[in-house]
Amino acid sequence: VVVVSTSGFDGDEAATWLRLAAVVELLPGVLDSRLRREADLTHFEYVTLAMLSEAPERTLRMSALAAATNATLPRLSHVVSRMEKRGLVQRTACPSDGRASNVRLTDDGQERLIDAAPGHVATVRHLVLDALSREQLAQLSTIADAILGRVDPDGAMTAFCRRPVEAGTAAGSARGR
Amino acid sequence: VVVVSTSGFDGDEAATWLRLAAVVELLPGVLDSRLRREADLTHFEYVTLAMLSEAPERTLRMSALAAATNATLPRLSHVVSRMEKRGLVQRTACPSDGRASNVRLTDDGQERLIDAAPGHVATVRHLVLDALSREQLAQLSTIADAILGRVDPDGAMTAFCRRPVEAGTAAGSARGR
DNA sequence: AAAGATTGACTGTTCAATCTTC
DNA sequence: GAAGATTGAACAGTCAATCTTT
Repeated sequence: VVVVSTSGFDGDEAATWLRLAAVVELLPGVLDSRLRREADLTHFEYVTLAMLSEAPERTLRMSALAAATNATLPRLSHVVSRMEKRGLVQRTACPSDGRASNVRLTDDGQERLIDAAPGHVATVRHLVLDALSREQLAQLSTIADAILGRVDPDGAMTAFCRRPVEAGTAAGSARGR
Repeated sequence: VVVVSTSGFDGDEAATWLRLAAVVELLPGVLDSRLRREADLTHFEYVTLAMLSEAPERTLRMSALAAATNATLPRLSHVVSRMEKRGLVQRTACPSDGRASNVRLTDDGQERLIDAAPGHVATVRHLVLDALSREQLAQLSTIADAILGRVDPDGAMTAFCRRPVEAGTAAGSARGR
């Protein structure tokens, strides 16, 4: 009698989980190493810059940026400190709330992002999007949303990418089985 | 004109990628923290022990174990060193090849795995499997396999969890678009 | 006292260099 | 010289503790 990784799962479940686990294990590494080579940027740093570039005034509060990037505040704070030293972003005090910090994308940061974007988009396209049919893309979208509903039930971090409300009720509508 | 994270993707692609990226970002953290709390084990350590427990003699070569866990050799080597200090595994010289190392799961390691397994299985079930219908599980399996075909085209690391060959040709059969 | 954020210490990963055996 | 593996330094992430403003 062996208690193995795949015990407690029936055959199909085990195979599916093993594959998803492999994707989750390998994808970040590939994304990171390509971006580091081509733009000296972590994938997380790239996403951070990208979120700032979309914001009004290229500026966001730390907590808003953390939510947009699915990160904890301590993690983001460290990353912002490093990027600030490199001149890619800049911290500024929030005028309306003395406790809060704003982060602004600098011109250098914007340039760096613009340089990195085409290669990164191509990578994502090549690794994920082009591998799937249109139908599979739709399936994946629904599936990923369902998993996010479990991993982050309150939408604390994933508000930005979760499925919009389908009918009637306001934000935070009923979810899940 | 803004070059953003979601530029270069059309609407559906962007939403799908954002969600998949969020899953990939958040899932490992949740898995890790639950396992650490309940069994003082990393998710990667758990998988390592689990793979050893399934092997004959509970023993595997470093390179085989690296392939089974989707890890690089340096990473695995560090992890094995730590677990060896804790008495969960043991290194032994490979009799047939002087360059190779074997790793064996100790009785203590087996016990630890048996203690950890039910909780971990429940976590995976709760976060992923139970969130999806039978049909979605099948879809996810196919989708994850397709992505692995791009992320690790040679199957260097994912031989264990890739879809078995469907027809005729030997291992390394045609794959891709 | 709670919200917003930062810091420091610790753990874990990565990368290049190294060592040994084939 | 290539395969198998290990090592050490640099880097990124996590957690608990802290500080300030509300």
